[in-house]
Amino acid sequence: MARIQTHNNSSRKELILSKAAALFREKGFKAASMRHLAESVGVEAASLYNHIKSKTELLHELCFGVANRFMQKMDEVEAAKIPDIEKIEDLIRFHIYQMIHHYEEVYVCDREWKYLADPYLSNFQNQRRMYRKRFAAIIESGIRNNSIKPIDAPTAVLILLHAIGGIESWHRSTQKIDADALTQNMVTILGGGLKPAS
Amino acid sequence: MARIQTHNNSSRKELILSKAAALFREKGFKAASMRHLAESVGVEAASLYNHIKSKTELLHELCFGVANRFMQKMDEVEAAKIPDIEKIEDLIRFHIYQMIHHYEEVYVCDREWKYLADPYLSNFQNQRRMYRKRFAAIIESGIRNNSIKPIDAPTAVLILLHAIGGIESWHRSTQKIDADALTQNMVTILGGGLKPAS
DNA sequence: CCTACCGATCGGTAGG
DNA sequence: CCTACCGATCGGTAGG
Repeated sequence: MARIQTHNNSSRKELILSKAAALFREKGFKAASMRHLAESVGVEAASLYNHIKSKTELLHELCFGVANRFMQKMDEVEAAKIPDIEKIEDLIRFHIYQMIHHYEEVYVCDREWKYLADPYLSNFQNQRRMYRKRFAAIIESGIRNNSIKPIDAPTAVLILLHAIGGIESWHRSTQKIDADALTQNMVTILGGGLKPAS
Repeated sequence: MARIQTHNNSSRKELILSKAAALFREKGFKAASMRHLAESVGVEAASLYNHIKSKTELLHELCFGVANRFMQKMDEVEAAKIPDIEKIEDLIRFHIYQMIHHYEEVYVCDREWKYLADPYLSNFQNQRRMYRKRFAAIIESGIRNNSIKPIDAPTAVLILLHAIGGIESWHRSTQKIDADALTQNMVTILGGGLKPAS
């Protein structure tokens, strides 16, 4: 019954999670095998199951870890007493920051969530739908008070979120401009497309 | 040696390709099995191999079919005698059109190309890199003659291409605005972000 | 933490 | 076009 431990359980699990994020991002969830994961952690495949319940559990934890962070940020932004256009820029900057500094998990959450099993899958899809609705509501509010161009808000949300997801290509690029310049460029391009011509 | 044929070979192969596109899009390349594909075509798995060489061959043909269409369009746009900003809007409209009318293949080409085997993989990556360079060159030309905001052109390309990829979410959405309205909204938002404030 | 191993499923082939 | 089947690999468990 006793476990041999070189580190405490939680750091071991965190190591597994971070290696899983990198592996799922690189190979895709289905193509990434538990044997590959074990190798990158430095143990045999069977040993992983002393720390985790299943391969899908790793995906749950990665996806909901990321989703929860975005939901929390949305709560803060909604409560803030700032103009709508600033709320949107704030969200854009947050997305970019997350994409740059938590690249692997955010990418996995973005592209591999469809492999979640079903109580989690529906839950995740609902959260995602809610997030987009709340984002669109901010844009619509901005349209009503003439600080944003009259456009279809749900379409604008799709564009914004996917455009930011494009940082993925930047992240792996060899000749990349620095993160601050990237952020500024994106806010200019995306924000500039929303403000009415002055 | 004789083959039993209810239709001619090429239509049979096209059927397989189109079913494969739908399946790879829905499940992902690795998670989609040849047995699933066979079922959706209406034959046994082994029978598929009278028409195709391998699972990866299907991916090659889908990816390069799409890539070639985009390359051809780029040739035309480059040769056209129209202002840079119109070239960009033309490309944006083409991307949107392709995404709407050839959704499954374009999506697979976009998201599943990493499972290509290696002579094809490198080839594909090169084509993709070239395409983006040529797109960025048009933007840079527009910046030089002051018809486009001074931004980082490669970043702008990333944003544009990924933003359009976001139509994926629109495509599966239940309450979607119509295709023309979507296109107009996207051109407004994306184009508006590029033009200098007047 | 490891060795040994299970049943399921995979892409693909042989042969007709 | 099908039946039958192959070797490889998968996620996961038993038992220590």
